[in-house]
Amino acid sequence: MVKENPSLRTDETEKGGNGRAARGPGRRLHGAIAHKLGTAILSGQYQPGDTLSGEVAFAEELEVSRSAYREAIQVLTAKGLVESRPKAGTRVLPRNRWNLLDPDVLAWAFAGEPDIQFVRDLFELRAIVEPAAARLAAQRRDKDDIKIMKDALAAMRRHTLATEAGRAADRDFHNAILNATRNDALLVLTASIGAAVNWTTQYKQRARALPRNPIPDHVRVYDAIVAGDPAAAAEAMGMLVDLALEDTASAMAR
Amino acid sequence: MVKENPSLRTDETEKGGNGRAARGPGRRLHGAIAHKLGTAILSGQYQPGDTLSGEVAFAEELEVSRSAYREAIQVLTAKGLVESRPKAGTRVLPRNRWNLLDPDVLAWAFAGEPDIQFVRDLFELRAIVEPAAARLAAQRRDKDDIKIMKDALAAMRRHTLATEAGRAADRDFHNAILNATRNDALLVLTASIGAAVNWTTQYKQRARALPRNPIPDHVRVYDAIVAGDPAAAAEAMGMLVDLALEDTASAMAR
DNA sequence: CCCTGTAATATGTCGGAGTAATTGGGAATC
DNA sequence: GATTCCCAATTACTCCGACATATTACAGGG
Repeated sequence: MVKENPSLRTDETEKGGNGRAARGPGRRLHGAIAHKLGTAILSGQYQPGDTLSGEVAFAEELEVSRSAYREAIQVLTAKGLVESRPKAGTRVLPRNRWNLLDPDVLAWAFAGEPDIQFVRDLFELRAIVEPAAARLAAQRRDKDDIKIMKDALAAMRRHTLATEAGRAADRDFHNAILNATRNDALLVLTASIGAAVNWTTQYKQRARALPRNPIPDHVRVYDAIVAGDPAAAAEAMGMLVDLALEDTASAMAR
Repeated sequence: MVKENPSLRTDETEKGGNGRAARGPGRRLHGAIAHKLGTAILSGQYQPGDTLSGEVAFAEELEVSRSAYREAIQVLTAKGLVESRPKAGTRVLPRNRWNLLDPDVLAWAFAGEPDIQFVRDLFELRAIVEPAAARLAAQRRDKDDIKIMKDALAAMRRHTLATEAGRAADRDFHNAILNATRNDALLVLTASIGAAVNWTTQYKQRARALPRNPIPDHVRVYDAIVAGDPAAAAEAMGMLVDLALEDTASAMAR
């Protein structure tokens, strides 16, 4: 007899459904479980130190097999969210053990209402790293980098940040800067943070607050990098991040 | 009949053995497999785009069950190293998909001979982040932070960096600074990088190059933070990182 | 009161069977 | 001859039930 389960199985895919994050066709079952538990932990539904129900019990509760449940737990373990020990059960680790910069963890953190303090921390980190990245880019960029940035800037002018194409162009622009730094660590870090920070743009739009035209700020950064002026590039990028922070801060305050 | 397998099973624990990273008693089997495959990927033994052997074949080759092998693969997938798709097999992802800042990935990267370029990237990132962290710490530290830093500094004076106690004191000092920033993102990031960078101290010692007394640099940072002088703290920390970079660079060049 | 040994329990590991999905090639069509 | 569409083989995904192992907790003795 095959179990018909209600929550996150393939059968009830709800393709167009608004049903939150059930499970798309491409996503694996253990991925869906990991997402479910990850968001539950990040949202504080499970607190550090809490011990989850036993494998068998929890797997039955979710109506999945123990294997699928275990693989999901391995994912969470890999990201430092939980720790499993024989006899002791699976416990949620203290927050300082979490890999907060992991792309998935960031996505889970922003799945619900993100913690204001955490958003502030991320912006602070961004305000530290991105200007430095712009400084390096001004020193190391070549013709190809400049061309990509130029194209992205043109695309940003054509579309607005309210459209997906516009946001893609914005991402391309920043990614081009990161590539120009020739620093993989910087690239990975800022790509994660940038993606997370861009989740907040939806809040900005929800608040119908798109007060500022971002083009001039980006042009200043672009000009400085083209000119090979590290100090000016860092300062221009610093302004850009600061302004973005102000926008989202005022938007989230509502 | 129970299989007697040669590579990473519990039976041949070699407790005192020098046998590299076989498998301690506490480590799980799938953790050992993940470590094995992770280091193999990070060392370039498997190149991006390569597709691993099928589950059954590879699991047999490693002489472990498919469950253990799959859980290990889930860990690698969670860290962005590989991607599994039906029919297509499990492929190594391009390097820009790897979570290079994940603590485990960093550990795997430094398990063998670390890539010089990557070490340079990490130091560059550290040179960006740590001075900024010191600046924030100088603004936000309280009495408790200062006390912890003071104790760590005293411990550093008693021991040298050649001893484990000395390195622990060094870690405590830097962690105290990070805690004083009140920024979790900064804390997680720099803790990972700092740990990885400290792996390089073993290279320094292998090269018998401990040319510099680290105490004065640390004292300068400490004094600036105690005085609440952000600019001085950032500058002193910048010097500290630069000097550390020079040391390891000269050590690794040999 | 502390220490030690033993038993209970939950996680870890195993192997096999069945399902689902993607891909690549072959056939049919334009 | 090139293109499109469909089918089938291959592979990962999921499930299941059993056994092994490690850790905790309790009980007994010192």
